[in-house]
Amino acid sequence: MDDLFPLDAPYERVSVLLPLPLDGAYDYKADPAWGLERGAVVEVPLGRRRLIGVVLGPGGDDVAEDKLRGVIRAFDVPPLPGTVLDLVDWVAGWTLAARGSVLRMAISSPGALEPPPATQVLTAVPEAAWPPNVRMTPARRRALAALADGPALEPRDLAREAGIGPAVIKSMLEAGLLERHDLAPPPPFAAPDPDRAGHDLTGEQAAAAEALRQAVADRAFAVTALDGVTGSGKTEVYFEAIAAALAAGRQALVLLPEIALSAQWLERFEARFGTAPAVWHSDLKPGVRRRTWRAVAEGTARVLVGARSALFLPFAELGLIVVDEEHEPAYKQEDGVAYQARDMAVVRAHLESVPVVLVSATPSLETLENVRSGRYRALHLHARPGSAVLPTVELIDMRRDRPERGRFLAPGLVRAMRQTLDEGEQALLFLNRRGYAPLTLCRACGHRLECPNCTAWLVEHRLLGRLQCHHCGYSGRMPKACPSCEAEDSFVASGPGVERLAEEVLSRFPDARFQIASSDTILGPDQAAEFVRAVNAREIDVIVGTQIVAKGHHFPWLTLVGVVDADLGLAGGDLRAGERTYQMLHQVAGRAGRAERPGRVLLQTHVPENPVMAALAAGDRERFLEYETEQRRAAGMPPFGRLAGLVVSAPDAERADLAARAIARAAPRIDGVAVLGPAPAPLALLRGRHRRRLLVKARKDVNLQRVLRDWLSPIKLENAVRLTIDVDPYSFL
DNA sequence: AGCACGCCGACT
DNA sequence: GTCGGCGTGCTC
Repeated sequence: MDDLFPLDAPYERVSVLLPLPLDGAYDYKADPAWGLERGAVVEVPLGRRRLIGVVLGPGGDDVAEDKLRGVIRAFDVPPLPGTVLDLVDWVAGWTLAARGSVLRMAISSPGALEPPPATQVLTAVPEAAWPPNVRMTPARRRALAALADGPALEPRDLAREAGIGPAVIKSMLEAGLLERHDLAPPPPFAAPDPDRAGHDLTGEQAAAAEALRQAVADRAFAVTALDGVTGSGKTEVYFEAIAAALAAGRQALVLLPEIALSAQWLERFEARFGTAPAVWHSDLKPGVRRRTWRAVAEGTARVLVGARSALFLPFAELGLIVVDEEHEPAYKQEDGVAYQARDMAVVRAHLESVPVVLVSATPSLETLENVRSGRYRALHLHARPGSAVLPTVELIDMRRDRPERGRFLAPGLVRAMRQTLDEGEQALLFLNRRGYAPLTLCRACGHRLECPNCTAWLVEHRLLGRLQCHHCGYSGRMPKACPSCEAEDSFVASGPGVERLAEEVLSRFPDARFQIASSDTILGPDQAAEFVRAVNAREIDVIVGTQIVAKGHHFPWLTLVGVVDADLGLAGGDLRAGERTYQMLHQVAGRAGRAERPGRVLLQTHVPENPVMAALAAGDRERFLEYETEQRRAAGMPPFGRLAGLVVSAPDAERADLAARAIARAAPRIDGVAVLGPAPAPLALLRGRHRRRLLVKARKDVNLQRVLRDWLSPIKLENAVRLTIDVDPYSFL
């Protein structure tokens, strides 16, 4: 089975990094004639498997020659740029992940490396060119007719259209009646045209665009925070930076937090540049993925917009990186290699010596702190004259203005909805909770329906008729009787989800047309586009939505936003809860209103005195930021201190406890480093594994990665016990 | 990450 | 007496 390199041939040793959770590279033999250089993508044997790996350079001499196996083949793709390999090293060093795990993200496009399969098509040979004495049959005639006035066809399509079998096609090829041709590869990505007229820019926008164009022209690393409220023209401004990169013959990368819902962004891009950009996200079809990967590597895709994984693509001549909505928590990858794509975009820009632009209407505290300290430059855009006016924000104190029992909309919000609907306008109820109710319990005995694999309630999804765990994907039927006391029909829902809220809307406003918008009802880009169309065509009066509606779209007829539980984001295991709540509510508020009809936002809260709520109500961003900054500084939290989360997990609680305590005992006693825990993780049981958590808090000047490496690498863990490290965690789950 | 090797329970 | 469970360790 070993189609190995011939043992007696002259060979060179190459060091190959494999996409496995290994830090080191393995050596292989290779034919010197292949000229394998650093970055070359190769296929190698490992055990009885074949893997794709990347050549790091010449091999060492520490592996015995008789252990060496041969490189199977080199892929016909440009070698990965040195900057990508450097990025892999950097990310591995920062996140404490194995280099191979990080490499996986750079070549994680199964099949992306294969040459495009040559599709063959068939054409009819003109009658004049037929060989003498051909036999004509009805089936053959039909095949020729099918090809007579249409395009060339693939064999499969010809068979279907002519109603013939493969045998007929084969015989016609042999008889010289049909010809095979290689289909030209699908058209390359069209080049976006930087010279088309852009939007008219205001003076302020033009100045910002000029500053970005200059940064692109400088061809040097620089970070710019582009900060401006919704409707201030941020996108148009950074489009000019992209245009400058294109004009300079370089590529541009734009990161978006959720590429699937960015139809509007793509339309704007196409309007400016005359063609769509290349797109990259995790569920691209394999063919598109392969084409895109190659086009990026060969430099034929000039602008690529993608989700965070696009950060590791092998751009041939990158000239600019844009991170749109830089504050979005979606940039933080939590599972696998835990990295912050926004921060790693800055690293990549540094490695590439290109500018990077961080764009947001509500910049993260990290970015603002970097601006304050002078590490990043800031460009501010104010609202454009004549653009949508920011909505007014009012708080509804749920302690005074209470909904009736079993209802969730306060009288004040209901009145506002009635008024809005009477005027023929639209209302959005925002509730970041999928399903019918977050908790279902038995009226008879108080038993709560809980996930068998996680410390989490099961959420009833009435539309699907199922119970679901939002953490592990467990799904089951609603039981007939209580699993604990066997009482029948005893379940009651506790608390609202969007489905239950929709029920309340239906009973209060029977004539209103409503739509639930959550990841359960909007399954992909097509449905998202249809949803946006229906809203703008005013086929929907009330939207009941989760955070899926919070971003990207502006609805001109939507003039009322009700935030059903504004406190939701403030609770729970989120270090940046206040910041996130502020950003999300600000963003939801931005969905509403238009020039002549400003929107109105009502926030239902139990803590109107909370500074986040007060700042929102006052429309006072500075006040919120000041408060949040002071909190973080006082607590030594990021960006004023450094954090790492450690999660120890095992199949049973005892082993998890034991290992977590052993790790805590070995903790370093260093000035400026504090180790908290172990404690059961908020999700103490997740996907059937018991979890314990430690939190490492360090002063900003501490080399946290080194501390962690020195501490953790000597610790030998039982095989069943796993330790995951999250440097700069965003959540405590 | 796979995949094999290896050492203890229920089957032909 | 074998088939097979998944704990442990290696893969150039």
